Amino acid sequence: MKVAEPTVERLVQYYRLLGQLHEEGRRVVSSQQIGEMLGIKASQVRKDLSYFGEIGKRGVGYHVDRLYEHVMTILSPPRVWRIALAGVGHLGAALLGHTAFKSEKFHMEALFDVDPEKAGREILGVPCYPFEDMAAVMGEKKIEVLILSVPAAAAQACVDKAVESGTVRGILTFAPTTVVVPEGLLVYSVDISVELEKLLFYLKEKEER
Amino acid sequence: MKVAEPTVERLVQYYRLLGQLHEEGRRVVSSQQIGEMLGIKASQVRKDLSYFGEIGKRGVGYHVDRLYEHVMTILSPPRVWRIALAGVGHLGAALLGHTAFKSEKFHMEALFDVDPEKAGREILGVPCYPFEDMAAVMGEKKIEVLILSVPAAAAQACVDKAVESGTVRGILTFAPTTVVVPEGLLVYSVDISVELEKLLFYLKEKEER
DNA sequence: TTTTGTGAAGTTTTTCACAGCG
DNA sequence: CGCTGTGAAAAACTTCACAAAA
Repeated sequence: MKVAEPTVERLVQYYRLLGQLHEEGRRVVSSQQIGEMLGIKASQVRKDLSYFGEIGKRGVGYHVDRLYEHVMTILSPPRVWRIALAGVGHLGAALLGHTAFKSEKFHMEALFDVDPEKAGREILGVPCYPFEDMAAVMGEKKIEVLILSVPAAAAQACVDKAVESGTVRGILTFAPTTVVVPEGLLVYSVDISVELEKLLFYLKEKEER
Repeated sequence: MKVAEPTVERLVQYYRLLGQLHEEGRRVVSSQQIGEMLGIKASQVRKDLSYFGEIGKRGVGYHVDRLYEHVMTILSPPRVWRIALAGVGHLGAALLGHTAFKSEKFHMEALFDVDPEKAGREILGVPCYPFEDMAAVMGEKKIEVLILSVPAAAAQACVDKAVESGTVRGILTFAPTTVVVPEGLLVYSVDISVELEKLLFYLKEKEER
C-alpha cells in the first residue's frame, strides 16, 4: 500500500505526541484529542491511522501504548542506519548535537570537511575526513544516508560524491539551493530561507488585507 | 488574489535560481529550462508565474532580469522586518550566521537565552536578554518575527511570551514539537526530525519493493 | 452512548493540451 | 515556428457524515 507524503509527516507528529502521552502515563486517547493537540482535524487523524489497519476501539479511542508501538513499526525500520555528515560548520556542529540524531536508530560513521584543521581529527567521537576522500570513505563505510550542511556552492559537488560512492541512497540537505540527483537517490531538503520567505509572504499578505 | 502555499514555495526557488542566472549574465530562460534545473514540470512553472500577470514572451521565454525583479516584488515586502531569536545554543548560533538572516531585509534586534552567562552580553553584536524579559523586550523593540531555536520543552513557553508581547505576528520554529498558538499568529516550522523520518520511511519503502 | 473506520463528496493542486501571440 | 498563458481534466488530499462496533 502506498502512503501519501502528508500522511507520513503527520505520522511522525503522532509518534512524538504518543511518546509524550506514554511518558505521562496516559492510557487512552481519542482522535479528537490528538487532533486538538496537534492542530489537525479528528477525521484526518482517523483516516491516517486507519491506513494501517484497525487499531482503535470504537466508543473508547486509541490505546496509547499500543498505538505508539504501531506507529513506530510503521515509521522505523528495525535497523540502524549508517549515516555521515558533510560540512562541520556551525550548522553541522548543531546538527551533530541535535536530538534527531541522538536516536539509536542512527550511527554517525564519518564527517567530512574542507578545512584541514578539522579533517584528520575526531569531532565528538566521530572521525573527520577531507572532502576529497568523500566518495571513497562513504563507499568503504557503506554510508546509506548523507546529511549535507555545506554552503550552497558546495552542495552539488557533495551530492556527486555521494552518487559516486555507490552506497548512499538518501540525502538530507540543509543547503539553500536545489541539487540535481539521478533517479533512485532520494533527497529531502530542509530549507531555512524558503520557510522564512513563506512566513514573510503570508505576513505581508495579511497586512495588506 | 490568493496564492497557494506550494506556489509560494516554488516562487522562492525561482527567485534563487533567477539570482544565479542573473549573476551568470544569462538573458533569457524558458519554463522548460527552469523546470529542468529545479525538478519541476514546465507547465507548473508557467502556471505559477502566470498568476501574477503575463511576464514571459511567447516564442522566446522569460527575460531573466525582468522576471527576477517581478518575483522579488511578489515575495519581498519593501521593508525591513524586526526580528529576534530565542535559544542561543548551537543551532541558534548557526542560524545567526546563516545566509537566510544576512539579508538587509531583516534586522536582528534581540536574542534571548536562559543561560545567565549569555544573557546580559552582546553576541555577534546583538544584545542578549534573559528569558524572563522576553515579552517585555519584544514589546518594547516591536519585534514582529520570532525565530525559535530552543529545546522542545521550552518552545510553548516562548510562544506564550511572544503572544504576550503583543507585537509578534509570526514565528519560525526549529523546535521538534508542535506548538499551540491563538488565531492570527502565523507559525512555520522547520522540523529536522520530521524530514529525517520522512526520508527514512521512503528509503525503507523502496527497500521493501 | 461514544468514538472509530470509511465510502463519498468536496477542495486543492498538478498536469494536460492547445489556442494564441511574438 | 516556439514557447507562453490558460481553460479543462486528472490526480492528490481533506473533510463530511454516518453505519457499525464496543
